[in-house]
Amino acid sequence: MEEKEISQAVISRLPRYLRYLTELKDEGVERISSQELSKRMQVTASQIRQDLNHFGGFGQQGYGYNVESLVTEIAKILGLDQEHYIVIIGAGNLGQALLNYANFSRRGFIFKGIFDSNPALHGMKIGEIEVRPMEELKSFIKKNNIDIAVLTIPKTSAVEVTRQLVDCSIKAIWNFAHVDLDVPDEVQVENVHLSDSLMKLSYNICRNKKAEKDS
Amino acid sequence: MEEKEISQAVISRLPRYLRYLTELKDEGVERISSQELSKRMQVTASQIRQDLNHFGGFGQQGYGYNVESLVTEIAKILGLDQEHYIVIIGAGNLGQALLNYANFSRRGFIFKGIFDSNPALHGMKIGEIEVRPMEELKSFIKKNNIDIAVLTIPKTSAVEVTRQLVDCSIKAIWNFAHVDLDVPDEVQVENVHLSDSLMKLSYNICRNKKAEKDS
DNA sequence: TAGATTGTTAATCGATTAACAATC
DNA sequence: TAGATTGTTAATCGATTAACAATC
Repeated sequence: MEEKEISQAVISRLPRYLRYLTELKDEGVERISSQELSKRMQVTASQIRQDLNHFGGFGQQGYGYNVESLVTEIAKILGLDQEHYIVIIGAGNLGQALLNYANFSRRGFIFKGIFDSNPALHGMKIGEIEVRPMEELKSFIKKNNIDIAVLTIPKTSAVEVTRQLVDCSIKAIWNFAHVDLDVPDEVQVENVHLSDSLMKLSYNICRNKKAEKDS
Repeated sequence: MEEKEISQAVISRLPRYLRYLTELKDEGVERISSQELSKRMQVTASQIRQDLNHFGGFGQQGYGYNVESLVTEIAKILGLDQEHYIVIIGAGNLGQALLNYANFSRRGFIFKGIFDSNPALHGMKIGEIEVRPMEELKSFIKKNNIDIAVLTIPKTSAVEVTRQLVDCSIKAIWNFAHVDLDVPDEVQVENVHLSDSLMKLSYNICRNKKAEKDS
């Protein structure tokens, strides 16, 4: 259908559209114009129409957009109509937190396994799932059709584990380790660098302090 | 010093510069040119020079940049030369994970307290810190000079808690709840919307699948 | 039909890259 | 001094916004 590559800037906004539209749907709202949505979301109506039109004409002149069908369409674009099988590597606090977060599974993200190099944790149950040794990682991924690997391990081991993941042709890595991973083009990486995020916050606090002083 | 507002695009790149430069420093590298750094980081040398020059001329013609002093400068720009006092609201898995993550404190981010509405958790110790009831939040923030509040609670309570935080003039909110918070301009918000991030990954997996089929 | 609102093209704005004179 | 590399200006590229004709 759509052929020209769509920019990541557009993609990054889709989950937010989906969130607001899902809320509207839950409120029982049937249709919405780009202008009304724009007011709610604090973006321009132009941007909403432009963004959505990358994927096809979901609206109707003089009417607006049907909320329910737009929710369905955006979910489909994001691939949320399919199930994704996931493993977590690193059964520390963060790994456990993600595993226990129920909301992901509502969107088709299914945690199938969790791995750790620490033998003391092996066999321990987190929710329904037990912690496995790293040695089983590769065979587990192949056997269970895993798409996504979550890295919640220190950066030192992240690089080596990534090599293994690439070896068994994982499709995507959700990386919480504080390194940039080097992977082939066909492997998708999404970084969540928490300390980077915190540093941005710190910058903005300081900038604000300075601005106050100056005025 | 610098007067014109610096774009968030630039700020977002600073932590990454800091990371690479710190690595270089640890490797004992004394100086680096924008070109060498550009090769390591996979960004253009032009961008590096442009970015750094927003904050002053840290380099020297014919020489490059001194690694150690650049590390210091960027850290200062990001406000990492100061301590930030933090409270976490929500003592679930994610809250605990963040509290236990030692690397933040190395950068001057000090966790002072953790709060939860669930009485069963009150008094429980996580690391050195015990879980407190929500009723103590406001007075605690004032007494302990807290700058940053971390929200690791469901979105339903996030909105009400944010109101309280604004009331006691918190400086910044690090928001892990899946809502957009409505705060006055002087309060900084940094969102970490994990499910948005996961959806982006999902989109890119699907896009890749499609591209393979087409070729 | 008249009014509303989209889809889409054109204009603007901002961010990135290239180029090069300044200078260590 | 000659070579290297910055700081900075100018050119390019891409993303956002505005405008409006198409159309429900």
